[in-house]
Amino acid sequence: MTSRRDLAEMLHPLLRSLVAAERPVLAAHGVSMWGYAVLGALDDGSVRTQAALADAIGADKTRIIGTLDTLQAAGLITREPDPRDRRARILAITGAGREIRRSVRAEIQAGEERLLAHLPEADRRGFLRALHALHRLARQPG
Amino acid sequence: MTSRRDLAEMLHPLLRSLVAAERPVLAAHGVSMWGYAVLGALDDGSVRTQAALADAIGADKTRIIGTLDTLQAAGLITREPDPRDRRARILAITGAGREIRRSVRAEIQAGEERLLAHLPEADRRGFLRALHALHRLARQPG
DNA sequence: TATTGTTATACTCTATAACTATA
DNA sequence: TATAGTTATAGAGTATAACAATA
Repeated sequence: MTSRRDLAEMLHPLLRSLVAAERPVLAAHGVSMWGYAVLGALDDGSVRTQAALADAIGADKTRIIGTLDTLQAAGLITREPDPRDRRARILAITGAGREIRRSVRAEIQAGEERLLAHLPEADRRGFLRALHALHRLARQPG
Repeated sequence: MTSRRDLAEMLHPLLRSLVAAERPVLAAHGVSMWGYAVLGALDDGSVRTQAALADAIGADKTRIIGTLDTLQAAGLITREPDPRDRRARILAITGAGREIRRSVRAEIQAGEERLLAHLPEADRRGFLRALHALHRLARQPG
């Protein structure tokens, strides 16, 4: 019988504080939270269509449209019709988009490292390993 | 230069999946998520007034009122005027409230343990230790 | 004048359904 | 008929401001 706090009870304020720390960084580079998520998925990944992108970042397909409009207008992504299926649109990150993504990411992770520096090295490593594993598990159905 | 994912990027879907797992448990016992948080704070803690309660669970004072109404109507908490300061109301959990809180908590943590069982023992322990520490840090101003 | 609890209002986010153009 | 993207609408959740009672 454990007498610890519930995981969600601890994760919720932690996530809130991380998001609050990200906000000024994102604002300084002129991208929204979802915009940053989109740039990350396009920079890292094999995602090419909007439906696949929405699924990759855990968003509804209807919700990312405004974000894509903004990113495209700012020249951070391209969105071209797929010649092989003219219903679909092929997304790609531009050089400028990649640049912004890398700057934002570096600043965000630098802030995270300052937070993680409070932990003993062993716990810090275990935490990151466990988090990667749980993240993979949580994204599976079931 | 780390090449890991952002913390928030991993924490967000994990929290979502934990919350989704809690939902049917809470529904089966007839309490809302915020109701469960309130019962937890009152059962554990030294919180007595509504303002202190709101602060303890990270909610706005205007947001918990409907929750308190529901809990009181269900006989899970009491809410009496403070004779020493008639503006304030003294909150307390009832026996029935404590009973429900313990059942829900046991079920939620049992589900969490099933998830954590996927991790190597050392990472699991480091994860929980780190999470407790980060939770405390995140609740501090700064 | 400040504070506790309350109510009312507005704003943001998200989910759902319906539409278009292609297939 | 089914699918990719889009638009419109409604709902939930949240924040802000204003209020009554008490200090």
